[in-house]
Amino acid sequence: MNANIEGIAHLESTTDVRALLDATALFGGLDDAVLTRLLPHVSLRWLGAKKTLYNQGQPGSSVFVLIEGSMKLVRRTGGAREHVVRLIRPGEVLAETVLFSSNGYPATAVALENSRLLEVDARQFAVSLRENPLLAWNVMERLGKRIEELQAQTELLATHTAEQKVAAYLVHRYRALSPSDAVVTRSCRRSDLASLLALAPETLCRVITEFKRRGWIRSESGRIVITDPKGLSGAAP
Amino acid sequence: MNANIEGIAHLESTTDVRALLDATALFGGLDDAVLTRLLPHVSLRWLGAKKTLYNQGQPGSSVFVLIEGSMKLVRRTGGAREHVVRLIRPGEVLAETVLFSSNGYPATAVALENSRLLEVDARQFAVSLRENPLLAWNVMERLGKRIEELQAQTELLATHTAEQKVAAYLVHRYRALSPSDAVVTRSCRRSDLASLLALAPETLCRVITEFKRRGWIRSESGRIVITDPKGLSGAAP
DNA sequence: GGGCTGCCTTGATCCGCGTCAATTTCTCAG
DNA sequence: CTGAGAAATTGACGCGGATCAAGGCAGCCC
Repeated sequence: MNANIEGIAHLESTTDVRALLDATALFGGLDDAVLTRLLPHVSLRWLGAKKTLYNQGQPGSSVFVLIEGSMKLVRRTGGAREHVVRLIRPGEVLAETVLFSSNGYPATAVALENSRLLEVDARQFAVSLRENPLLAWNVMERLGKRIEELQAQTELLATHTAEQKVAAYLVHRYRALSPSDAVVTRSCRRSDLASLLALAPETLCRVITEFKRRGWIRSESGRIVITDPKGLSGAAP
Repeated sequence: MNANIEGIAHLESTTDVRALLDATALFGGLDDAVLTRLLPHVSLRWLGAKKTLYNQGQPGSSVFVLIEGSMKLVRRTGGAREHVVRLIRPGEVLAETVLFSSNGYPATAVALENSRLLEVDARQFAVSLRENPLLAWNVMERLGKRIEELQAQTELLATHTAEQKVAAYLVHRYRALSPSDAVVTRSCRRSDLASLLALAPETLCRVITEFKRRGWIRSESGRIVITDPKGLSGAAP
């Protein structure tokens, strides 16, 4: 099946890549000239589930935009223990910091399901950045958002009780993902979510069970469905 | 005494402000023309200890650079509890995100001691940013560094044992501040540091006592002096 | 100088959550 | 469909740190 996926990649034409680029928040609305210069240094990649895109510490030569699928960023800290630092959904940018840092990729990126992403050459990106103020502005906005996300994450971890952490996370997801209806799902392994919240998988499981008992959420084919956002908000700090 | 400080402010001349600007990482090395255009929108402010610079949620119209002194950023989360999210030392930038976000200041800024800072009008800053690629590049580098700091903070909070948190924090400070000699100090209230590390003040106190017993650190007029970085590193994760 | 008010420190107690272990459910290859 | 390995769940237990409470120490105003 991965062979199939690899095969499809060759069918993607340059115009498709251009359209995909233009549809991202980062590269949308740019002059045609800028896009045209950047295009030869952008490629579309398929990545099978559980495959690693890049490893922590590798010299980083590309920035990525996730088009489809989902990924996780894992950090191996000093000890043996490894830690999920971020879950990534379509439209989000990976490895932005490679543009400025010389320490290589700050984390390892692993696909949670079959995914499609744009790979942009970092060197050429940096050149375009210096030449095009609008692109630079887009990048700065992106970095600003990233900072806000990290601050939210920081607060989440500082929250001490497990129930508050989980409730806050679910509410956050709920607000971010579904202005449409009252359903929010999650597509990652439970233990990954536990790691992101700095909880033992068993503790996360117990909290989820308790929330189900209270009628705030329910399970649906491995995903979590939020049925009572108000109740959850009440448990968040 | 605050009256005195206010008085001094009036003595600062425009040339001083220009020199201070040029000495910062953010505005250093820019064309004279850019600096000249920005200068009318930059002012030097004194802030007495314990005074609030701005409040969380206020519509943010300025970005600041701390020249002298130290400050803390405090966040009032949903409940009554408030949380120190960042300690700021000279040279660092405050409220960068105001440039991009319309949510106002993300936290409240309070001076820990008498401080001096540059106040830059956000609107004019944004204009200069669009016109000057080098300045934009400086800002992006700054934001990239900020992201790395936040990731480090995230990892710190995910670390579970109190000893590891404190050791990791001290080692981090040690590496960042003193390539010169084996002494690192801290100028904030104990309870502020405890809040930053998401610990109860009592727990922080006990850990510090234990570290002193092991000969890794010692107290000196309310500050902490690191005497054995190797030992501390061993306790960090 | 004396009382006062914060803050740091130390001690005692309790509970949430991490750990270990056993069972069930899910996933996927053959 | 079936079996094997991984992940999710559930239970029992112990420890680390939050909490409550009391005592020491400095700065500050009268």
